[in-house]
Amino acid sequence: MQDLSPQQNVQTSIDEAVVTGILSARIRPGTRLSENELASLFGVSRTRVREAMMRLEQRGIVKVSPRRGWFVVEPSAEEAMMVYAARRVIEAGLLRSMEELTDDGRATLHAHLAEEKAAIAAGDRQRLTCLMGDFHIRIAELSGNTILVEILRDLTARTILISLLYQSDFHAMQSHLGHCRIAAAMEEGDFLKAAELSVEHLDEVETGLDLTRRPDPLADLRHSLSLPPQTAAASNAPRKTKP
Amino acid sequence: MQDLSPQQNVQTSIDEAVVTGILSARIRPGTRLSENELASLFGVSRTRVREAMMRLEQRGIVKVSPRRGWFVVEPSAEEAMMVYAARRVIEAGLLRSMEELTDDGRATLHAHLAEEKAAIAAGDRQRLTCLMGDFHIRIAELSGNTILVEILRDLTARTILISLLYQSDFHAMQSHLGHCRIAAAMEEGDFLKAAELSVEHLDEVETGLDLTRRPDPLADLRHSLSLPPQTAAASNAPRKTKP
DNA sequence: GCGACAAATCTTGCATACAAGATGGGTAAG
DNA sequence: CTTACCCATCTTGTATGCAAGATTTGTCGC
Repeated sequence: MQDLSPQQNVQTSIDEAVVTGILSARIRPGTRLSENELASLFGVSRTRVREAMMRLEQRGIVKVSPRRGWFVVEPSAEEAMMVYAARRVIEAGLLRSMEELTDDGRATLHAHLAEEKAAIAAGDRQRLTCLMGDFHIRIAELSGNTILVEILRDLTARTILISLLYQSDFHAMQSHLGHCRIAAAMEEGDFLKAAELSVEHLDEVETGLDLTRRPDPLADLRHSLSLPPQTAAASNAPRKTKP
Repeated sequence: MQDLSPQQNVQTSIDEAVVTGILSARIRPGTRLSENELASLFGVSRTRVREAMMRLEQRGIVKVSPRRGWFVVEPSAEEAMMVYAARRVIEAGLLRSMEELTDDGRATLHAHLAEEKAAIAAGDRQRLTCLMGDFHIRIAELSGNTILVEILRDLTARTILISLLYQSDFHAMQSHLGHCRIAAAMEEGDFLKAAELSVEHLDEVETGLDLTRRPDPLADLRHSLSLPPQTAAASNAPRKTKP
């Protein structure tokens, strides 16, 4: 059953599987994560699944509803605003603290932007979602500060969940252009400008959300039945299910 | 602090106990945290202790050495620099993003600075350590962003561990004055200046460390036997134990 | 006295068992 | 037909048991 470096490989793989699932928008907010199912999927006992869930809960990625189950978080509008505020603070502060862009860094940014462009051309939405978040992580990686990288990775995961909940439609091109502008400022060595552009960019994304809209508890079923997405009017209408 | 149900109270109390122990410098870096001992101390089984350790590990506060035990982290010099860099980025970014100081905020800051002063006068070192870290958390709390508060709380815990490892002596008054200057700038509404002062303050603290000195693996025993603290020469001398 | 080896002991890693609680379906009463 | 209630089922919460490995101690040989 176990082949190579079994412990660590499996240990981190549950966490990673969930996180990458979220980063690529394959796992929706509110998704239920059953301990038993994950345990059999990964061929381990519930103990290790629970440990993974505990870690993910600490990272703000899943929540437990007592005796009911584990669920991927569905950030409230308030939380969503805090996540974006936190990202603005950290990303702008990070850019402002940078002093120069190495050749490697320049190459990394170029490669990433090229990937974004390719994904847009290909219309690969999952890949695009992942890349759009990754751009900001790449910048953090340039700083070499792994602590900030980890923090931003988790915030990015939450950002994607927020998008899935509140974003009416996804302006990939707009985000891509924002990234291009930030990268350009960095190449010029104008990190202050890059920081301001980053704040603008995040503002733009946040403004694109409809945070007045309540998350749709029927989204999964709606999707499964190929019904049209929830309209603003419908979301404000009284619902039978409790909020 | 929180009046939650008994279960959750016990659940979080292990985590909290460890963290507050660190924040008040009662728990030294490298302290071993035995699952069995904690389990009997808290009157629970090892399961819940393990879960707490997993959470604390995710927060960068403890580490597990496989089949050997759980230990409070002993940040390396590199990690220490990353922690300070992260704090500079976040705290400066946070202050820069602030726009006004409410009356409540002003009162909170005043009250805190008064406590610092009192602790200095009383020479209460544990309380002082806690307060010095708390100042920065108070500022984050003023922003109302609980996400950033939590991040900074954990970074502060690590900062204290770093101080215990690398700080030769503790210039409480210097830090206190730094805090006063930051608070003054905030009261003037000059958050940009406050941000710069904050960066300076953290630089000052980081400069006060001796990051070339390796952590002393015998510190605990040395302390218990009332031996004099490790000298720089001794720390560079070859040791029998592996680094 | 000193070093090497081996067993005893202590540690975590992981699985399993059982208990408590929530949910949903079925049934009976109105 | 609707509503209320109860029980079967499924979920997590927690404890416990056993195994694997690391450390330490005790012993033997030199």
